[in-house]
Amino acid sequence: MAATPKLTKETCNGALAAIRDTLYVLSGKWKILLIVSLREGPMRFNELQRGLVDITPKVLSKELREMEMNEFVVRKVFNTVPVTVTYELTPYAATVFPIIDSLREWGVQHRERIIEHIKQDNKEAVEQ
Amino acid sequence: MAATPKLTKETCNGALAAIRDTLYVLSGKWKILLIVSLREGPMRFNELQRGLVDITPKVLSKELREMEMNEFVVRKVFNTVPVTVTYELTPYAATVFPIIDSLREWGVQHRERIIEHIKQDNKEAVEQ
DNA sequence: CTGCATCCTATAGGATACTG
DNA sequence: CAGTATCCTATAGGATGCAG
Repeated sequence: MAATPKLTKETCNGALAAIRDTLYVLSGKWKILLIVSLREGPMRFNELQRGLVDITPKVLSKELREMEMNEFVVRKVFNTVPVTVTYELTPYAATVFPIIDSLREWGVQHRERIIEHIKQDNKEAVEQ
Repeated sequence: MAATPKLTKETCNGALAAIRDTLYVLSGKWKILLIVSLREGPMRFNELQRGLVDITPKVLSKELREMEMNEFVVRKVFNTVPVTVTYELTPYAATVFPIIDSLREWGVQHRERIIEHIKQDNKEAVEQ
């Protein structure tokens, strides 16, 4: 076994499997966005729904349940009247922050790049 | 504007938008996995298909076309008989490597964590 | 070998209405 | 307020066969 791992078929397959796992856990249209929202602090059901404009209660509750199972969020019930429920991130959820940050960072750069392209296209169109 | 940006509603929405952009570009079951495969070097259509066991030619060609449009891959045709086609990553594709690496890294850790949990469960079961 | 055309279906996820 | 229950549909993506 070499000290610097070569990119063999083995390691590539291992990488593929690991990435598949991650994508599976973060699957769905909303989980990552929910984590971003909850980074601001614990939130209630309706707050989350308002934050992610288009999500319906059914989908929201499904996503939250899955995230609970993956130990990404904890659901806390308070005996107020009416009952209050909050969702908050677990420490384990924090382990995906690097992923989320890299996604956000790339998205920002990408948008800038697109805008540059459009400017460039317009300039060329004028020059013709 | 503060030097250290507070996590206001503005910045949160901006983050959400950027992340949505990224997820959109990388959408689909296969794009990220294709990039991982192509990191080993240029590959031909059938090589890619064999590497990602379950992908069908229709889906593969669709994904590759989308990735071409996003400047992630270049398609090169060689006038052999029969014709040879290779796909290779562009420099721009390299800009998503940090994302992919964070996905892989997390997947590896996650798998280890799951295994630890299972061991722990077995131990507790025996102790009872 | 490198795909495209056609058909098909499973499922994610949306709309709407309703309950403790 | 915090969800469930029903219903519905768009679309991603799989199966198969064929073509240049």
